[in-house]
Amino acid sequence: MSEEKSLNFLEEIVETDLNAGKYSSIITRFPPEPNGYLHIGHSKSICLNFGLAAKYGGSTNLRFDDTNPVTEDTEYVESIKEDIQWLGFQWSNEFYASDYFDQLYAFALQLINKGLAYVDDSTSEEIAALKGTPTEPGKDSVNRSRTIEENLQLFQEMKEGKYKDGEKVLRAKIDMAHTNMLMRDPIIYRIKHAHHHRTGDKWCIYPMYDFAHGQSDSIENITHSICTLEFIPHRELYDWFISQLNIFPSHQYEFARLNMTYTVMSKRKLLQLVNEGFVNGWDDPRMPTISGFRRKGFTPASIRNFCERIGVAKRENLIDLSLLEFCLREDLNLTAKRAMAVLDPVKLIIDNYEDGKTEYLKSENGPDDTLGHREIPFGKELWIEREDFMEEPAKKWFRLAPGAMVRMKSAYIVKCTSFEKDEKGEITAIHCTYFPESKSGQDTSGIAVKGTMHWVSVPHAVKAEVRLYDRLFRVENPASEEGDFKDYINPESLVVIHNAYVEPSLVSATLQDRYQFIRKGYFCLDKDATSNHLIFNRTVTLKDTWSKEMKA
RNA sequence: UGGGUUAUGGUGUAACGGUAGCACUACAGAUUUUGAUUCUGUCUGUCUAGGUUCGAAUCCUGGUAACCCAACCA
Repeated sequence: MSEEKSLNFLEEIVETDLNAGKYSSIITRFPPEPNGYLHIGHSKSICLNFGLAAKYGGSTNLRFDDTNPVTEDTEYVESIKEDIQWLGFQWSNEFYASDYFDQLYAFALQLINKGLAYVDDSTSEEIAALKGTPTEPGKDSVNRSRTIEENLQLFQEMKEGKYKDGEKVLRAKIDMAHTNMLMRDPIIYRIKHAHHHRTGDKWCIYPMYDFAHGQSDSIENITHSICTLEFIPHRELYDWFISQLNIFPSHQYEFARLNMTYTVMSKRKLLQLVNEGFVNGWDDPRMPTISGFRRKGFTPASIRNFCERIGVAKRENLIDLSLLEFCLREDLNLTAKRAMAVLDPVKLIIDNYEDGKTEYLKSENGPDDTLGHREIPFGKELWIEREDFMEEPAKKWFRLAPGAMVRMKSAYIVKCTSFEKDEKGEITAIHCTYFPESKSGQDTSGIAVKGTMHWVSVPHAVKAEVRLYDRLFRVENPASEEGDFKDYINPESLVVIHNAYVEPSLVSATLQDRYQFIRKGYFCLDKDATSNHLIFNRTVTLKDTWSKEMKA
């Protein structure tokens, strides 16, 4: 009984090609422009490109699409490489479109010699004016009929730096009346007297995306060049260059990009969030960047699994954030170490427990035995969560209330006897008695309680800062709302708690550790933490059916 | 008054002319020393109107809706 998992449309294309003997093996590529940080949408593309090659025994190149020197920088190159590796992928080759500038220049010469490219002196406004509109054809530029010799001469001069930015461009000679706007004599080279992060000042003319991408794919023998839907109109041009140049026929296939609820994905919008101070940098844990998710405590496996589950197709989509959170919790539940931390402390005093006594109690580190156990100190005074006590309990309340009994996790059952309030009506202490025979693991008390609570021993507690992150936006699709998307930012996307108490074992937490603070969620150490100032980020909350019930 | 792409439960994604399935979400129940986890169950779907066919989500025709295309960005 072999249950065939159905293939996605890209896998079908690859299998068809392989079965037909079109290729002996496949090569894909991930082609970011090094002008920004990678986000969760890129991870879909990364998983697709690397995943496809891995599944069919092929290879994947990392190629930086660095054809626009004014927006690109090595800082981005480094962060992109780090993010891909963190996700768990390794490229076969690290290439740059700029590696091919000489070859691309030679391709341009070939086109000119074939009478298929010309130098245009028109301004960008003039070019736009003659371009026509989607419903009206364009008109030929007066420079369209220049001779091959003249074009060769002029293009040479462009390369030599004889002209200023914008003075001249090289255009492909195709069809100014084409229904595809991109085929109306697209610009293929422009003049930019700018320093390139890799080629320095060698060039002052740079190829446009359309003249670089397909040919770069071809140079690398990329068999399947996959990209997002908005490039569909470019495919015709992509194929035209490959055909005219008679080079290796790479093929472009398009899929729908990832969109996710409660966030934005466009580079422009993310840049605004950073530049206008709505978040603290590209790796702010509220950002949908890979570095943001990393800092927030996400695991690479959870993101890969998410990309696997969302599938791939050609229709627009808006993926529910809860699926990502599900994948995260699924992973963290099995791997995160359990610990106890009290975020909003109030003191619990066990009146019949011996003064000054400390007992070390055994507590499990994980959902099963694989993560082992640890010993945690217990005593007369404990910090507990303020929200775990109700003076007048709600119905179906299984936590602490006057006269109520609960189990302190891994310790004893206690019964609330009284509580103290200050003049403002705030609870300042809760008094209990404990049942010595109810000790965890050796309970002979016969008492059954519904609630179990986490706690931290007062004299052993370690103070910590805890950063509670929530979704960045209040609405599912901020990009589609009226007005400025920034008006929909969730004002409580970050709540900082300065005086939380955590169990002493947490002083040795490292940046790699993942914790479940029992009953509170998953947390990790933040990179801002120091040895005497612990800072934990909330990665994600636990599922919480109780608070839902309370609201209802 | 152009061209291109896409329409399947709330959200994603399968079914390739032959029983509309899976996951997430939501809801209900069981178990639980985390109101977590785990387990069980429930709700909800083929854009629309015709046509072809024994049989249509799938093929055909006409509508409708959404998205993309007029950067010397990628």
